[in-house]
Amino acid sequence: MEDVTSPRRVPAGAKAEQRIRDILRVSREVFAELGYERTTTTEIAQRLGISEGTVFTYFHGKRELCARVIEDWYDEIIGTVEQGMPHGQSTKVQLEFYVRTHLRLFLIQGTGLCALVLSEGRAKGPGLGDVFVPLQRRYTAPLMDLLARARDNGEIRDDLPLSLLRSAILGPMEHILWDAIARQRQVDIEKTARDMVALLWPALLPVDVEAEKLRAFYGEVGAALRRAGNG
Amino acid sequence: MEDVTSPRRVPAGAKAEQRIRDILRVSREVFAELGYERTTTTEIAQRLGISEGTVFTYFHGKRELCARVIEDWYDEIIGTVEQGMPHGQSTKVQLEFYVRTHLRLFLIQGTGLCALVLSEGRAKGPGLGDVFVPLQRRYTAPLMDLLARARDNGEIRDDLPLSLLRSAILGPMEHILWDAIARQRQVDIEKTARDMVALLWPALLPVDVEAEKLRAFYGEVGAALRRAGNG
Amino acid sequence: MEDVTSPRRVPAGAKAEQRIRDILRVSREVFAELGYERTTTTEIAQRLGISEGTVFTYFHGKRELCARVIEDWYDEIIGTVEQGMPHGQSTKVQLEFYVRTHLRLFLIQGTGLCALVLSEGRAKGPGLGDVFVPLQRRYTAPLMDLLARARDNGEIRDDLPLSLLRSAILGPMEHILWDAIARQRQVDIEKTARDMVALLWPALLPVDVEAEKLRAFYGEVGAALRRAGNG
Amino acid sequence: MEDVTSPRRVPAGAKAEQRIRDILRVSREVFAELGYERTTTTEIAQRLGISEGTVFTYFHGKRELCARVIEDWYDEIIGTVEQGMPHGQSTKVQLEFYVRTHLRLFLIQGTGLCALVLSEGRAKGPGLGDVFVPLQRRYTAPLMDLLARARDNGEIRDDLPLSLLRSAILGPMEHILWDAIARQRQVDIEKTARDMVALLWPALLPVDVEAEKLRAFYGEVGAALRRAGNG
DNA sequence: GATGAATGAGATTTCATTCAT
DNA sequence: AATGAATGAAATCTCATTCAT
Repeated sequence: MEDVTSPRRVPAGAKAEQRIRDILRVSREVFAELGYERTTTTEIAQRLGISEGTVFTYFHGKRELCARVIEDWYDEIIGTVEQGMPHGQSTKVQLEFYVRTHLRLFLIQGTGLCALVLSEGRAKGPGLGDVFVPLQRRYTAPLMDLLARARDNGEIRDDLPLSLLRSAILGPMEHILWDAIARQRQVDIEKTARDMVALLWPALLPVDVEAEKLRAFYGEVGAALRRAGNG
Repeated sequence: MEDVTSPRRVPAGAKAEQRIRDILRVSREVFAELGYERTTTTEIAQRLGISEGTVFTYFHGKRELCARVIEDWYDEIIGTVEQGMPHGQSTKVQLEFYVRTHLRLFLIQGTGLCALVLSEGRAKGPGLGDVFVPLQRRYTAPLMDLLARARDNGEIRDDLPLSLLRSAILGPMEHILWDAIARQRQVDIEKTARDMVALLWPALLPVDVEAEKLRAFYGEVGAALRRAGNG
Repeated sequence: MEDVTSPRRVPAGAKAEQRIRDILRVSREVFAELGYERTTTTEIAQRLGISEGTVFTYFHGKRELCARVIEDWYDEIIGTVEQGMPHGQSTKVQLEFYVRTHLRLFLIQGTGLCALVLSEGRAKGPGLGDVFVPLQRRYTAPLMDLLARARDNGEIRDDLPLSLLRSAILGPMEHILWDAIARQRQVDIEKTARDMVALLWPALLPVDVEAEKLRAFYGEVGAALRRAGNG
Repeated sequence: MEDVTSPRRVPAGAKAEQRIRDILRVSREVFAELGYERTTTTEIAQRLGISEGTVFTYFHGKRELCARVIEDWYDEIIGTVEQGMPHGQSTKVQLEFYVRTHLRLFLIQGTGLCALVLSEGRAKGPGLGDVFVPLQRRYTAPLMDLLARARDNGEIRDDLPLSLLRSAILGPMEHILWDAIARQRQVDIEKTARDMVALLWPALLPVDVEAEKLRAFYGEVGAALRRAGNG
């Protein structure tokens, strides 16, 4: 969509790299706080104590800067998950690790950046959308791998598409975080991670068809009786 | 301190109401597509084939217009759910109705408006935030009621906070929709709703502790054997 | 400057005249309160309980309306002064009448309209300026006549231009009123009129040259002695 | 509630100060010519040959700019008067200096700015009003001091409030200037200043009661005889 | 390489005026 | 004759981006 090759020469060298890191760090803060449109290059430069022009010496513009901020953030998450994942342990433990790690990473600047991705990713026109799709894929890859292996092993159900299972794990996480931010409440990450896996684990297990039918029958009967009792 | 002059009155009457509906319809489209900041009153007016001034004849400003768009959207969802909910039937059927209805309503312009709510609700400053909190509450009320009744009846588990169960239902829905938009794929609403409830239902059921332990034991043993086999 | 002949047919008849009077009355209020630019046709129409369009049925536009408001106001003042002036009595009494009447008329809506005249009269371009010069002349005519007669009679000094005497009478009045408004204080019109004439009367009298010289000599001597005493 | 982002800083330095002076100089011209509302930032920028944005680089908005223009103007007047006042000389000479200086300063752009102060100072709403009151006080202070000292010395009358004397001096000046502008005539400042003091000086002197009565008696008799002669 | 003042495109908003009903 | 919705011109103000120093 956009001209990616730059007519501008970006400085190189150790000092330049430090500059870039600084700009990215502060930009992430500001974008997370204010969103894309409300963020101004002035604000970023002021927080860094540098001039506005300098930002444009290292980045082609606000959009590119924002794209880099999001890429770096994804890279961090992906790196942390890939590196720490306890591959030797049980699927449930790995899942708990995944959930806990995500909750932790998101809670710092996550919702701000998450909202950023949501609103900017959607934008029509020459936007950031193109940047996100591959990132999204890489970002969910560890979870998809984990689920795929577990399904192949028969540990979890195979009667539903994996993408649905993935949504059933990532969705609640985002929802909880969003809720926490909206209500401005603290979240006990350890407990929430444990609870969430406790909740979802039964959903992931293979369906024991006969047991399920029996259970459903009992459930229906019980409910019918109660309704009859109430009526 | 205050303005001494009265503001111009907003037209009333059948034709005016039609106008308002038109403006709201188109504004919803544009806000959903572009988000709050990128939406311009110029764009809205152009799509309607009217002049910019006319928009301001009916709404006091962009913020008010956006607030109305979101309120109306919530009202639609809430109304549809409250009206159609099959109260007489089983919890699972009611849940399926809830999920199906939401997927359907969201899919039209949902994610755009959802992202709008997410990014604008978070915004610092005198914003739309105040509009959202009560709407969010009304919006989740039917689901919370359903879950609360089911828990009191012993139909679903009571070892976890209801808010977690709620997140486990709403979260995946949003995630699925978001994914569908990002990948620009069609969603089979009926099937997805059925699948999602099939997936989540076991998660909601009361934990049959002994059975659970046994199942866990079998699971662990099986996994260990498989790992031994693979290694 | 402007096209005075109207392409629009202004309604005639008793009812129409009442309309015009109503519009002028309310417009005067609003212009006096808010000044020309801050006054809106909407506000005028709303205070009258009529539609905006109706104002334009009777007046070509805001400028014409404002010009008429000012003309009418001047006419009132001029009429009141001309009618009530006690021609038979002494110059001093006539002057007191003039001052008292002006203070009274100005205090009601005067400063507002006065500021209006000041700021709009000055405006370059096709403005109201042309309307004001003849009005200003008519407005000061009674005072100029009074002063001219008194000068011819030898009652007041003839060593200074009449225009200066006129300024010495009208100027303080406006200043007092302006001050009263700025500080939001009540003005005792009777007392202020008496005081002002008491103050200015000696200034208007013919200079008794010898007495004046003597008085100046005494004054200088006294001041010199006092300065010497203070030093 | 508040804005989270810092505003852009206003440039400082020698060149910036020159810019500010230029903008203020031209703004003073335009505000004086057109008044507050009719003045546009576009016009100011065009006369300076700079872009509109630049004006806003140095001033936060039109209101602030206008406030600065008026403050500076007052400061100039006050400074010139305070600095040049011949304190050692007689009250009459000091008064002449005061009048002459004011006429000179006002004649340049005075009436325009005066009308500006008059119409904007009156304005309801969060306006410039607050800026004016202290300025007005400082502006009249030298005159009030002069009058107070002279009254304490017995040089001028003490039977009327000082504020009335002040109005009797400032009022005519403004009136003369206003008249001069309206008729677009030149004013001989030296002569006008001398004439005005010559006119007003008798008004300020203490009333010699007996002489006054006698003079009044003669005046009345003379007038009566003349009227009789004319009739 | 850093600066930061200048720019200019564009956004929201107001309101006198018109004209079909 | 009255209405009042629609208009569109204009005004203030913001900010990403450039470029001379």
